[in-house]
Amino acid sequence: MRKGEETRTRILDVAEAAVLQKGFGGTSIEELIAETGITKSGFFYHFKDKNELAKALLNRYIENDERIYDEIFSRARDLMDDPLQSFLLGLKLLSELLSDLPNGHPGCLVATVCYYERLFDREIQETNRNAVLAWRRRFGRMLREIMDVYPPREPVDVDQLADMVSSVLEGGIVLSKTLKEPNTLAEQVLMLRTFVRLLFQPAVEQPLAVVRPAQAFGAAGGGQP
Amino acid sequence: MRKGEETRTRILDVAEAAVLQKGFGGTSIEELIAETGITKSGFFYHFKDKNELAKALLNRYIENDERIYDEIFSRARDLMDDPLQSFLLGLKLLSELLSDLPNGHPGCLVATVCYYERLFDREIQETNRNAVLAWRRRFGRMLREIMDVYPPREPVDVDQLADMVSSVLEGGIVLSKTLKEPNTLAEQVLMLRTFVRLLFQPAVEQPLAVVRPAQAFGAAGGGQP
DNA sequence: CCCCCTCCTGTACCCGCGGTACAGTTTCGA
DNA sequence: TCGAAACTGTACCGCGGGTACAGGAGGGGG
Repeated sequence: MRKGEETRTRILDVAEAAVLQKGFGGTSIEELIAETGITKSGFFYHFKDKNELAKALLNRYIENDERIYDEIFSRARDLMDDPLQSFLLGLKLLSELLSDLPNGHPGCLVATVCYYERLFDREIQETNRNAVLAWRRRFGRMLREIMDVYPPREPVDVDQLADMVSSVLEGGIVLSKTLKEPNTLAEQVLMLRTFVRLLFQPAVEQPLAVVRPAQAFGAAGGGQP
Repeated sequence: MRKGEETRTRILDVAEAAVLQKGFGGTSIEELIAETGITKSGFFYHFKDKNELAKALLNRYIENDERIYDEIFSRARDLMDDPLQSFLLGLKLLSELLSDLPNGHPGCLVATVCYYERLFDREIQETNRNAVLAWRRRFGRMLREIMDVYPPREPVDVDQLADMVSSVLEGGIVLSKTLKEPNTLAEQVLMLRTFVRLLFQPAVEQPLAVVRPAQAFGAAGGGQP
């Protein structure tokens, strides 16, 4: 039971690395079993076909992805009470995490699936779609909290702004990989951070450190419930 | 001579559509010859192997891509003299072009190659890299012109900002395809446009249409509002 | 008019890979 | 010690990428 899970994980590890470098169509089962040190029969014991492997691979990737965002943004939330500052810190932490990856970001499975769509069944395409929608909800939730406090300088649709986070991440990965410049991705996240700051930070030159105490003071003096 | 070019083009057309939907590894030569109505030998007369097909496909795609950007931004340049307004108009035109695509953007070959890298030779990877660098130079050139006139509200690296355009496009394509929401890509371009406007437009609340006459009036009359 | 070059078609073949089928073996916990 | 889980081994199928030629249509130039 435990042993089976371990082998399965090892196959998924090898497969994930291969698929991110060569796509699903470019990754052969034979090379996976060679690298895992398993036999073909052993492989098909765990996954009945390539589609099932893709399914497991994608689900695991998405779960892990969600876990990472949960960690980063909840840590940012702990450190900063203000929703805007917390989000900005989260983006900072994310960019640091990305620039710490030794060989750059290995690639996003969601994008890989997206560029291979026609050869997967509807279930995988739905899973992929839901992953992107989950990103939209996640970042949208945080952005709505921000907008409750800070009116944006320009009118923006919150879902579109949330999608911008995903766009910059996906696009940044493509750029980083293509250019072979691992840092480009982290820089793009920081550029997005600049956008968010610009969009929500009050028009005064100095950041919140100056503005907020005034607001808080005013509220306290004015008599809140 | 003419006939050969025509067949070659037909193969490339079929191949491009297939590759954008299924990746290189997922596209078989057999399906290409079936759809073009050519024989296997005929195919290999034009392209000695799949790598050569990819090379031709990528080069053609990049050329076409460059042509489109040339057209859009030179038209925007003709209509607007101010570099910022011209760039903003260019992004508007681009987003309109993208939202007019009947079935949404079919996908970017640069991204496809990026997610298939390991199975191509160094030449293709270099071609791909150069395409992204060309985008950086193109948008960088326009952004530099803007920065000569308008100081950005936040300090930004011009190359990173130029890359942001590519990021949002590449990421927007992935989102649009995955979500099966053709409009998402166009919206992302407009969101980027908001960022650029916010970053460079003078701190006054009203946009140029209102601000400019007032400035002109003030300069002529010698008095301040 | 014929020759040659371009642009193919047809045939035959090799091998790697996805996938199936199924029999047999190890390992390990209940 | 029994049985299920987790494999191995072997044999086989058909498709797809790719090679190797041989040959044919069609047109333009000498």
